[in-house]
Amino acid sequence: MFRATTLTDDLFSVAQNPSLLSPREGQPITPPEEGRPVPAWLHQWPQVPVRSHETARELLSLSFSTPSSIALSARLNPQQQDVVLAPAAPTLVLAGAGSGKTHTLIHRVAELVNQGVAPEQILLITFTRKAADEMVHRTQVLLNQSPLKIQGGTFHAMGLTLLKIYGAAIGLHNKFSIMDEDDATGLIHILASKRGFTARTGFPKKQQIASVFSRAANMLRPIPDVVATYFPWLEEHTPQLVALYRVYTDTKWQQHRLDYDDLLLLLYKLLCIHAPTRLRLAHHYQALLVDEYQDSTQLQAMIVELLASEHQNVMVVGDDAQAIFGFRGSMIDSMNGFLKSFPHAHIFRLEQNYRSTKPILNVANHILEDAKGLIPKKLFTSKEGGSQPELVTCESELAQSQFIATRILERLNQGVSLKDMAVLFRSSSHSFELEACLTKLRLHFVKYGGLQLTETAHVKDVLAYLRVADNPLDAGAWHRVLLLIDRVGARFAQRLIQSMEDHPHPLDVLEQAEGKQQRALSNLAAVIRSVQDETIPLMDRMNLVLHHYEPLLRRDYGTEAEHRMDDLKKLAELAGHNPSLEAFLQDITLDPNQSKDGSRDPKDVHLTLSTIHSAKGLEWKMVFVIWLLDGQFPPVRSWHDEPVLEEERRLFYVAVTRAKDQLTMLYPVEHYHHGAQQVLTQPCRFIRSIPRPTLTALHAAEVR
DNA sequence: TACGGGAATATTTTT
DNA sequence: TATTCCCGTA
Repeated sequence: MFRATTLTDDLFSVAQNPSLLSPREGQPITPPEEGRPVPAWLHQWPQVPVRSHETARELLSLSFSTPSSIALSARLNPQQQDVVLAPAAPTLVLAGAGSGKTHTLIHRVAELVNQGVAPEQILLITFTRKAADEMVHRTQVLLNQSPLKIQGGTFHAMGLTLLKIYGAAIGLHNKFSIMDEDDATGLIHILASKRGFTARTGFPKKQQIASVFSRAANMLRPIPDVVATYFPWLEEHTPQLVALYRVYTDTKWQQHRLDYDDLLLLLYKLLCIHAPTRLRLAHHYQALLVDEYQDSTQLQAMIVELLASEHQNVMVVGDDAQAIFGFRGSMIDSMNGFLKSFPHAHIFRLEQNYRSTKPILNVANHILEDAKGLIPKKLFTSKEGGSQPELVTCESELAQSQFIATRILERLNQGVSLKDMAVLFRSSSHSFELEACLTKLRLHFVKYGGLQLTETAHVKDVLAYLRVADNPLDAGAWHRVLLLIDRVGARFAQRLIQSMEDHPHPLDVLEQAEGKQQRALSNLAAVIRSVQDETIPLMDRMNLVLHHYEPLLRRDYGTEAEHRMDDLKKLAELAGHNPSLEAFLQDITLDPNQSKDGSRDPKDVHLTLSTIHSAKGLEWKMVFVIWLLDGQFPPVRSWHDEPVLEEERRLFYVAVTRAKDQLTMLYPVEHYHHGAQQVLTQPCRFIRSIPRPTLTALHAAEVR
């Protein structure tokens, strides 16, 4: 990610030395004077200042007339080589599943470096931090030099880094905290109920409001527009939603808090309204590469366009058949959108699949046959042989789990490693039963997707202590911390937070409080003060917090407490690896999955359980896809909504194309669906359209 | 004003 | 089926 790696370029020298950014290091931020002014631009969706191709000052003079040994390496097929050697101009790469996309990208980066582009002027944007780390690492290996200063990470991580450095240009404080989903919905809830917008008056619930706001930001469209198009049943509340969004925006600004969307939105606004910064950054990045472009949002696309506005050396890679994040506001048609922004873009295709055997690819191609609105393509493979994909009809969910467990044990005996197997599913809860089963058999697994460790209540509690220490204006974190105290409820907490905001030394407010809670409050203040003390090692500060929190944990969780305490110790260890409190908090909110990366060391061999969304970009020799019961996958609510159903189809396509050698699809034959009030009995409709001889049909009964 | 109990409800996927 | 929300009680 955009960790402060070895950044030598002057542009990033500030990032290396955070103390330059915060002169009052370790000191609490002084709260803003009464009514911190909210700039007018905060409420506007700016237009892109200039069409990028009109302003291109200089096209990079990369000739590639003498391709280096890297590009000529026998490990690239002709199509891949074309991509690697593509001119320094807007480029669209349509890369099918398993077509060696990553392989090609890292060769491209290596080639750019070999042709003389400074690594720190290459920006590589990927969907996850893990992917970025891996690509940077592999490029290093390829070039046989280390460490490389390539800028790589997710859009959000990039937003954070750039806003820390350049945010001042638009009046952003250089110290701010990042809100996760829960913080955001929590704040919305508070603001809404203050105004009397409660669920009882028919007002939407906080999560739905949050998704309206998020869509508006990501699509760069006004609230009324978004409500009318995507939430028509909320139209009667449009004026309130508009007002609420305004307050929400103002409050975040005043509390120095940014939600996930702000990391992108504020960067976008910065690039639009502050020309010197835009020019500086656009000039700095000589080459932009964006992976998984099919899932980018309008907002992200605009950022790319602005960052590429000087050199035009931008390459985006993606597969429209794998666009699965429409629910998050990603563009319906990102790949064609790119061609609209860059009409003269070069287009390349990678259609040879190196991952899957013919029978598996066959199934995948069948799934896409009836797909609507995709750029036509035909994947092919030379990987002959391989066993036929199976469709297993299971008598029950238990039978499904047992079948998988038995199969896994079988393969283990045949010498297949656990790390080469994965079980994929539509929604996180689909794996609960299987998890229980695997635990009984002592089969080690790690689950990706769904609720993360960092999203559990006890971890969030502990993080809240750290967050108030880091940013005493973080009202959300204060709220959480204060409510843990006996005899402190929403009202009292609110009053305390208010007076802290108005006080130059917020912690003094807690110490001066009177009443039955006096002792607890001053204890809290003492803990927070220690956590702010930069001279104490982070690990010790963590333990201080845990010590303070432990009694509360026991109070709230009873017998569960021991188990949860173990989680917290893991968290403390994780924190210990970080250079500063601020860095730790940023990392953990931006990448909640890293708590699992500890178990990613090579010695730890485990089976992977994952939602399909989280499995994007990955591959395994053996893949099981479970709960392929029509109504579960695709879910009932998608049945009568074509665009949504099409996204489900692509999701299934993603699942199937994760498999290298063996694909096993399973479904329990009967299941009562509460929402639809009917018994589901049919396999996933996308399977039903596959011709019979393509699959082997099996039956699984329960074993007692 | 805090807090627990009970009713209502919608139920995914992630940075 | 778990979460969220409302309301009555202390």
